[in-house]
Amino acid sequence: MQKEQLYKGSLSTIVLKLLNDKGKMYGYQITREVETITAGKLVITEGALYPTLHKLEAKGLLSVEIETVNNRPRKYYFLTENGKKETVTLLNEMKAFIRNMNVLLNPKPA
Amino acid sequence: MQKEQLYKGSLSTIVLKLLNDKGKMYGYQITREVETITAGKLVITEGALYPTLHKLEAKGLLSVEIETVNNRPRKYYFLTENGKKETVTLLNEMKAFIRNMNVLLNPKPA
DNA sequence: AATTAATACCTAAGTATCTTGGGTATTTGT
DNA sequence: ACAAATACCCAAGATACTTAGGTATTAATT
Repeated sequence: MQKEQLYKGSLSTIVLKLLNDKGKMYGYQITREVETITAGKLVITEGALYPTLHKLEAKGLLSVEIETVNNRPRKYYFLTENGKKETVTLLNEMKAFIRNMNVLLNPKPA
Repeated sequence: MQKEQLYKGSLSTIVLKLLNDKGKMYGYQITREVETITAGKLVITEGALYPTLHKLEAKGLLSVEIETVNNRPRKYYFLTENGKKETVTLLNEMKAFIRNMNVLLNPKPA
């Protein structure tokens, strides 16, 4: 996804949250959207994204709907009920991670 | 380090920042300190920590000083000059990561 | 006195997630 | 005509961890 190792483990959270907000998206669109939102600071590689989408689908968190636009197939992904629940869980874990990092990296002046 | 994949890539940053603040620490002490600071929410496993310390030493970011306390050897680690520089870099990367996550996960209501 | 927990170090095999570097095919812009 | 953008995909390798051990001393518990 990026040079930095930090982003490892955050891709699923990002994808699920985007789908949660947008309703449905296709892979290529997700890469564009993330790049736009973060002003190019975060670039999701397709080598990371597609396997992740397939994994989330296999886990029953996403469903697929194929549409053909301009003679090219698009695979739209959207959250299942379990996917919605998992999104909440992962967002809470991310918040907890950030809280813990703030505690560790900005210790209160005792 | 933890169940969650999120923490991958953050261990070096945590270790360097702790050493930056405390001056010198030994491995076991680091595991205790992190557990204390985070109120048990983050537990660093030794299987993760020791290889990381050795890696940081091999990269010239840490130096070692062995002391014997209660007949048991302690390996105190402390930052080299390069280690201090790298600490600044990694802390900035962590801040950038958190900023990007906030942008992605809390999009401003357009 | 014997056992367990705590202190203090370590490694190796396995797993997960990513990067890198490809591949296919159509459409749009130069 | 060619390059860039759109749109999907996979496989090999790298990295960072988890899990599950191992050694040895000291302190606490039964």
